[in-house]
Amino acid sequence: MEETTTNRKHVNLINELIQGKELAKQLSDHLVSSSHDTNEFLIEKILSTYEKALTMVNWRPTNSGNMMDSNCSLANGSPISEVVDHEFEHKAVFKKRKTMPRWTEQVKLCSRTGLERSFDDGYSWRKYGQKDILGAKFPRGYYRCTHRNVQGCLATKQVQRSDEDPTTIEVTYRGRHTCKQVKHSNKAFPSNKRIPLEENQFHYDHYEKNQMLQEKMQQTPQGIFTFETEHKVKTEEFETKEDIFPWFCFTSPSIESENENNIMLPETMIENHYSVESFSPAFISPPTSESNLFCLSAYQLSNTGLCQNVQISESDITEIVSAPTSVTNSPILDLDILLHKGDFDTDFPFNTPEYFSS
DNA sequence: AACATTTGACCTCT
DNA sequence: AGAGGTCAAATGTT
Repeated sequence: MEETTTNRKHVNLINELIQGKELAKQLSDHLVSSSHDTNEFLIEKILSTYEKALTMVNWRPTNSGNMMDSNCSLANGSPISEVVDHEFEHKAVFKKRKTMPRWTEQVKLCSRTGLERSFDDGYSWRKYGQKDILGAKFPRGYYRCTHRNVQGCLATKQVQRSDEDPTTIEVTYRGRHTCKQVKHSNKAFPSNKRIPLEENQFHYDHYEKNQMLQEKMQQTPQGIFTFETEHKVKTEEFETKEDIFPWFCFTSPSIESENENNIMLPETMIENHYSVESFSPAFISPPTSESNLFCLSAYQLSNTGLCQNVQISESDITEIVSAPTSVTNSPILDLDILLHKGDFDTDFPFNTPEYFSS
């Protein structure tokens, strides 16, 4: 038993080190030809990989990220007990999170037409806590990546409704996703076309998303109501706005096959594993859309003050809400609920399952 | 049964 | 000491 666990840890360690080596090689290649963002992202991944590997051998990281630490347990080679390990890991979580990239998005839930919705960032989140915040009317919800246990993804987000404007929610993200968000596609779109992940994450996501979009477009009748969303972002510890606002592009089925390689996307989106999945079906162009290629960044969107009006049918919304495609817990609000629910009793009422069951 | 949410307790930071 | 953040047992949902 004990030996099996040790072997597994050993294999994990080797995997982490191999991944680190691979990433370093990629970075080396990119240093010649690619952008600053690409390099930065690769460096981040490499550091993360080595950090994990070092954690596996009971190395103690530092706040500053320096490679040596006065508490380094490897120096004397003495074994650390499980209890200490656990305690150390627990403390490390706090320290590590503190140094993670953090940024805040303010999501305006326009209600002119009676429909509000949260924006779906495309990731699967699990709520792990809720807390009343001093001076805030609404409690703050704490979410972590669903794949944290399986893939060790440390991405978290906090969701809080604005005091001044209850139709605005503030979403604070911490840490980037290191997980492979295959869950969406596996459940919704069993695919026999698999592109290796990691460096091809975007292509993979994009492919899967387009499959979904195509299906949606084929199923969706003409629009019945409209809705709007508006994103604003307060960057706190982030490099560039483009990092925060990934682009999103949708192609219509009619041109998809021909123009598959013609999709406009900035590198930052690809490298940060952002994808069209990062955006909700709210932005799906209807089949009647005049343009066959919808390509716009949320950054541009917020900068220009443009509020997207997208026509989409109520039945489609219901479908989206109940379909396994919304594996993500990120909420999409039912129209009826919005029309009749006047008050918000939690930080994020649409997160609760009862809003989805009808 | 497996997975998600709720919520009180606990931990860390300031 | 108090606020914010996280854990984990209990509970709910699918």
